[in-house]
Amino acid sequence: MYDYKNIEKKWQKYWEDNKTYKVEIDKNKKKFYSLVEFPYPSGAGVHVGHVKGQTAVDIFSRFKRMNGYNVLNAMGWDAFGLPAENFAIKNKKHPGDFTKKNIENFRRQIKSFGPSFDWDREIDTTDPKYYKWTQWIFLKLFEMGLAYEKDAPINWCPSCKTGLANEEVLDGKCERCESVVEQKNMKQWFLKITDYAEKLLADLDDLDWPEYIKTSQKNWIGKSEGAEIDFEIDGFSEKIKVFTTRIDTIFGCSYVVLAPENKLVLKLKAKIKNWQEVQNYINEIKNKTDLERTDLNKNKSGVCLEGVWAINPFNKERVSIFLADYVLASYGTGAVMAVPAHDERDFEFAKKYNLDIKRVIAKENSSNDNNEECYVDDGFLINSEKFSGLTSFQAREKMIIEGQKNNFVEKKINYKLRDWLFSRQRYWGEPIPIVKCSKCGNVPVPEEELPLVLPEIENYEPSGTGESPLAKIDSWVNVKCPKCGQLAKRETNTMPQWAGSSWYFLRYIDPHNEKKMASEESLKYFMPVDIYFGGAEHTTVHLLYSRFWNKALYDQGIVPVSEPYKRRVQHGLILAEDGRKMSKRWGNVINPDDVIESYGADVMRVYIMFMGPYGDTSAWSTSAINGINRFVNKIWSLLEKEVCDELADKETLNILHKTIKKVGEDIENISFHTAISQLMILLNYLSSLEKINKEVFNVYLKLLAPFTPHLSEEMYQRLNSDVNQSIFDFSWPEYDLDLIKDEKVKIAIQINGKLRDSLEVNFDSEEDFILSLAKERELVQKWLENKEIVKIIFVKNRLINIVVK
RNA sequence: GCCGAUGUGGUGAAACUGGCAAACACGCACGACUCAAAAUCGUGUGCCGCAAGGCUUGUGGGUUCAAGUCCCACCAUCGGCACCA
Repeated sequence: MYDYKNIEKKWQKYWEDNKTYKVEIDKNKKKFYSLVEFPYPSGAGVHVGHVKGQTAVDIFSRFKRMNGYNVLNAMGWDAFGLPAENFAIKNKKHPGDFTKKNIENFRRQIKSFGPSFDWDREIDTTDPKYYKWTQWIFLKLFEMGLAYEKDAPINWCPSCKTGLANEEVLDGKCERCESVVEQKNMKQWFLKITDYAEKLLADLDDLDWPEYIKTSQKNWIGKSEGAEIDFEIDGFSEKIKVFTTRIDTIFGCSYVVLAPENKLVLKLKAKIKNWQEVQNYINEIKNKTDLERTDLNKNKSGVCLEGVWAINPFNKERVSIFLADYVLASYGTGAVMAVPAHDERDFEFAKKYNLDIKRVIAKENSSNDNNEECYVDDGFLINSEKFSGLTSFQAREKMIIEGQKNNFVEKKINYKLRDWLFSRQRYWGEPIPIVKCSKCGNVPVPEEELPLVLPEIENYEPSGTGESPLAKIDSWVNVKCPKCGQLAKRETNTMPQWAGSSWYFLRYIDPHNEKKMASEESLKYFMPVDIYFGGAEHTTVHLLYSRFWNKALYDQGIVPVSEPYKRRVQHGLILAEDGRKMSKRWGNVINPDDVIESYGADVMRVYIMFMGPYGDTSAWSTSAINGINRFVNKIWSLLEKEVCDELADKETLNILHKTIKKVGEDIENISFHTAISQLMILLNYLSSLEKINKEVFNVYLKLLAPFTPHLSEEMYQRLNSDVNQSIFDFSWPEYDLDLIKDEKVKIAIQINGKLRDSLEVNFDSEEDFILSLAKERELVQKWLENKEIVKIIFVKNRLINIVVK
């Protein structure tokens, strides 16, 4: 039996002592940067999902390394975050202590399954040496005008008396106390990711990422091209600017809608006859939670501003103005033109309030269109004066040109993407390095004063005013303005958890540099990340934020590439044996420690990779892991065989070289489960042999090595007593295409496309020869009796199909 | 509602460019070893049929000598977004 307990420990110690996986810049070698998302070190310890990603990155890295690349592969901790803070509040302890303990546990667990990380490059986002540079990047963004402050509503829990991050709000309720979350206006920091919307969108095209991630990001950015149209207001100098992508429908506009928050309404107050009603409506909406507003999908509400009218600039028609909650203040201009006949929402609203429904787009190119339904697609214009008869596409172009000429239309692109809310009213995060001076405004903390260290504090409980707990430390808050020297106050909000993870891949490259975020030389050598493994939950947020930071730094000439991640691979979830998500609540969590205890790290690694396609969700199976245990022990038992130096026979070489080819290609394509099945096929073959050629044996161990590093090292040492190097110092075996060619092939004989018989012939045998052999077969003759051969289809080395009548 | 993904044995799944569907495993059955069990090893295992043979990749159609693979329509499941004008 394979003694995994001792052998795995032995090799882990060997790797650590010999710094086997240490990597330095080596310009004689091609670099390869593989990355896996670094974990948040929770109290629960490493999850099998972490094992999946980390094993994958390890297999890939070891494979690349054996192929001669200088591989950078490191691990770290995304350690700021709420669980640590909540723990601190509850236990009156510093969140850092809790975090430190968790990190130690994570490190121990990860090391116990033997990944090839260069541990000298380990990073921790809560370490001031690390977050010094998170703050430094923030200041760069501030300098670039990409970090700014503005009043914005935040999620406010009235019972916990604190602001909440979006991630802490579940179904409109506070995650901790379940009270309904309110919106509260506060001055907040934002990062202007919208400035990069176009680049973030356009550059997706060149990335080797799964199409579904690209689509998701595209949808998230949500580009839409259209126009802004000015509607004059009868009797006022103010105009209503609306945004639309369907200017072609403008002759069907029967009213204009403002978001209830739109300030314009105050200016119209004097002429609004039903002001009381309007005001009530505004208040009603203000008191609605986000939950209620978005949940009211089916029941749109609104109020008409009686006594005022907007004027459609195309036909000078007077239309009513409404306030309605189905228009979002935060998108476009906060106002829309309503075309009930050609927009579902307007249609619904118009029916409810009995408003005009004018049809201006017809499906077919004919003037009559009696359709009573709402028609939202493009078509041909009708009832649109001189534009009638045009297609929607043509009309949009012409109308925009005409509108531009007359100064009431502007071309406009809008994005769904919003600026990134960057401040949190929390303790356990990077302090935002800004001093607020009544004279100078927001002043950056001078670079030489970084890191601005998170101060020690007595009580982590939020203050209740919506401010961060840092606001309570007068000695920290009160400082002199770095610019004018007068008394000023520090910004007391901290950064969100996303900050540290938005650039950690840059720090791995040069983690101990005290003068720079990373040296130019090292960035130039190692960037970009060649392959990035991770989970599907980061499809939009983390991947988008970190692309944005990288692009901003690229524009400053700090990083050498505009896109950080060349290739992205995401893994599917591992469910519990019962098919549900693993959760403490169900008591169905698989702890990697237990798996390693009963089977060893190599079995766990291979099992997790063999569960199914890497990107698919699959359920844990105790009996299936037993099968892998058998596999690993069967490999071990090869050592009992006689090893010889006699030349291996053709059959052996054939299957061996097929395996070299397939395993290499499968790893490259992230098809680990089929690579493993090929390794099983070769094992079954080797096990059936009387004796094994030593070279063949060695090649097999190398092919196994990325998957079962401990086992392969041990067996390699035992087999080659003269070698005292790691198997990973040797190169990946090469295959010979000539040896892969089969000498004999099985040819299927089909009659009318149905399999009737088969033949074994020499490779590359010709059609005539095979046909004559086939005709002699009894099984074939039976089907050819009294039939006329119409056609012969021959595919070399595969099949012959005889078509008869 | 929109977008995306996926549908193949009892289960996880495989199948290169259209070319012998079910590789490799799990499970199950039988056998060997054992007083017995576990472990291990061996044999078998898509479905119907005694057999010849027939049927089979979510459903229905189509293209083709040949379709899991291509085209059209539909159904189901999962995931994401969700009043973005």
